[in-house]
Amino acid sequence: MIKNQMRMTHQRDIILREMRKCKDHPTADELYERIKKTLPRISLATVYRNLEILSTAGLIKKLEISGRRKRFDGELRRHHHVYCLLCHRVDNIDLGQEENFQFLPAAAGGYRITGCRIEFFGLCPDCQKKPQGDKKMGCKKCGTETLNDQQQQILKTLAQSAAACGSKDIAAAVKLEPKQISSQLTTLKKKGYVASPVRCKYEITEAGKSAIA
Amino acid sequence: MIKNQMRMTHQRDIILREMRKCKDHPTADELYERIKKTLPRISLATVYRNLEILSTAGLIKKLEISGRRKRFDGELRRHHHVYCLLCHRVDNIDLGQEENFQFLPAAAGGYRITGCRIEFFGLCPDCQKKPQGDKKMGCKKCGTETLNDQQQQILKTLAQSAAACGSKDIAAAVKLEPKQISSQLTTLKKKGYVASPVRCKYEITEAGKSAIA
DNA sequence: TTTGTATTTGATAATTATTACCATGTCAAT
DNA sequence: ATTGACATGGTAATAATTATCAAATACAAA
Ligand SMILES: [Mn+2]
Ligand SMILES: [Mn+2]
Ligand SMILES: [Zn+2]
Ligand SMILES: [Zn+2]
Repeated sequence: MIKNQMRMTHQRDIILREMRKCKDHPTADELYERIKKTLPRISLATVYRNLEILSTAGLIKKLEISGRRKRFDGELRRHHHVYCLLCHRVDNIDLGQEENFQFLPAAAGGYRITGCRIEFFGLCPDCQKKPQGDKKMGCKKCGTETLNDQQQQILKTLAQSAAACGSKDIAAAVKLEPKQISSQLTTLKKKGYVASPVRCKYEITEAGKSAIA
Repeated sequence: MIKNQMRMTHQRDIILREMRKCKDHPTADELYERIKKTLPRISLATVYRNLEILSTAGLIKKLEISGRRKRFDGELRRHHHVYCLLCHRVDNIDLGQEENFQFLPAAAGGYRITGCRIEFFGLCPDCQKKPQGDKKMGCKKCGTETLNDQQQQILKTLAQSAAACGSKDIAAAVKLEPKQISSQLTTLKKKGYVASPVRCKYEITEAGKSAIA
């Protein structure tokens, strides 16, 4: 007879309390690890089930952001989030005066809109310290070519100089063989990143500046 | 010697063209199905790999929203999205004058923020038509108790009446046995959703109104 | 043009995250 | 006490993505 009625079981109660207590945004299995300290025999499936049920009931919030794993939030007050592109950590964010700003899109394309979420992303304090694997790739044919280390060094040196430089000026700043430098300058000139206003003098072009931006 | 340089292979080129051409936001395997028409021998892994590489290179965008599957976007122009909570379809959305509004959070909590995303969610036109499974749950102990169908029907009837109603008035609007009605009214009164200003006359309370809201 | 090699591919295995299943257990209302 | 909806733990299954690897390819340099 009774339908869609939730019972407050011991497990569910502990899960809800834990969610209300914690100030972060745990995934199902992160929460499972915490709950096990109180209920060592609880099943991971129970945690998954209850996080789903509690969020359907509106007692917690589900954050479907930042990639693969769902995260949950015990804080019901309207607020938004930042997350880290590297470690996927999620933090609350304060939007200041915009806090209560409600977007109403001009054209909703027939959707019945029930909510809006504002998300920031970037690097968290910890991940900023990590050595950057510099994963950025480029491609000649797409006009997004990446430059090798030597080329980058040379371009950066030229970018810092107001006047056009000779090979010696560059050699003073970059630890490279003179031959390497002139060879790379030729390449860079061909690519349009460097111009030679006078013979043996080189300066960076606008294209060059954006290539190292 | 060369490092982090992307090659424009035939497969990658076709994938990029397809992404630029299509106006929706395909997942890896949705795109795989489309690409197979051009390259029947391509591997799903190649599609996954290239979507990742192309988005790292900034030639397409990765949408990490709305649950499990990643979606990709060939449109690089700054814009935002709506998605359907039911079928997870994603559409572009026009923010009107807010289009170029850049949020700068007051406190970024030490994050180096590289972007902001504004997402709307709700029900797409198709899913609005689907019969609603009414999955909402409640719980007595949390003050979010759900009501059964009969109780909801009765409450809704009362909500539409200006004056207090008798069983007959309710029976006229709701197809239920008179006994059922009075039984449910008693239950609803006990729960505080219905009041009886005069004997055999019932009206909805404020609590009752919010219970069916 | 030829060559050396970093990069990419297809095929497939492995991993990760989540959901489904099921026998058993609990609770509240008759 | 009986009934039936709701839950649980344990585990299998599914879905989505990533890793591995031998063979093929693209492309900078010679
Ligand atoms: Mn939060
Ligand atoms: Mn889009
Ligand atoms: Zn991080
Ligand atoms: Zn839909």
